[in-house]
Amino acid sequence: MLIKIGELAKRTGATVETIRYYEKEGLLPEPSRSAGNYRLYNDTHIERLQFILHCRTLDMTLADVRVLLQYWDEPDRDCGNVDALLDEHIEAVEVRIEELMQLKQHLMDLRKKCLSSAPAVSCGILNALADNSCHQ
Amino acid sequence: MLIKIGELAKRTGATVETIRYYEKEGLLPEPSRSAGNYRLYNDTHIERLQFILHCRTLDMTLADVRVLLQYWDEPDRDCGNVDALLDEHIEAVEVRIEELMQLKQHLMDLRKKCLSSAPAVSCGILNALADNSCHQ
DNA sequence: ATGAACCCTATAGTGGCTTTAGAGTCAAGG
DNA sequence: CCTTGACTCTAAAGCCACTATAGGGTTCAT
Repeated sequence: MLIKIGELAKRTGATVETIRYYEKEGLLPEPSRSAGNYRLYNDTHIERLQFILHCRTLDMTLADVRVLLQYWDEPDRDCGNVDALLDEHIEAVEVRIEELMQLKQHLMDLRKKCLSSAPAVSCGILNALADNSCHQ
Repeated sequence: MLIKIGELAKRTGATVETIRYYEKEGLLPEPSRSAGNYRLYNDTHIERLQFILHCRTLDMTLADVRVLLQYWDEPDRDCGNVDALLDEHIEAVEVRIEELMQLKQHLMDLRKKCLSSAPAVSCGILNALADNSCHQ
């Protein structure tokens, strides 16, 4: 059951360009080719691409994915580092959420300073942004 | 009170390279130069850079900052769009927080599947990532 | 034979910097 | 006066993870 790149894209939700990009980056192995030089993918390609995309929906970098794919390729290795990679990633996400929540609060405080249209010179938002005492 | 780029960097927390980048992008006006061709900044540069950096800590894009700087430069304009820009930005931050919280939950669910070292082939994390039924 | 839908490669562009290479400036110490 | 080291300069390339563009080839139905 060999499929062309468009079909692979449709089944996995990736774009054709992204699939070719992953191949160029060595994340996906080069598939066989048809007589007309079209890429022909089999089930292992589909699974591997799905694995990559799943990692990407979890916001992992391609470097992270590369590490995980090593385990995929060498199933006898001890998977201890997989835990560690995930732990680090969870912590990074937590930190980012914390940052964004503070950010949102700052933005909402700022937003309150301008309740109606006014010349920019007297706009509370612009003045607050300019005020270096409230910076940081 | 003219200062060189390194001093400006120290006072604002930006890097020297970022300052030169903002100048190239037209966010900071070209400063005067010393006899030895060093950039010499005055107080208006310091304030303007602080404004930009403050916007950046609020995760605004440079395009957003450019819009806000127009109001800075033309203080007589009605500031109604400043409100709108901020509202949009707050919503974008909210959406991102929501996404990241779901992401964190997914990652924590995944993390639970691997409690101890094991060969990768039987690692619950890797298997879960490979499982397309749990994808999306 | 023609057109539409698909596929190919190679290259450049995105944002917001960061890094590198190679050179010039300036003040202090020997 | 010379050297050293810290600082500065420009121009260009690199980073990430794609996305877009240009210019062409393949396949299949009509």
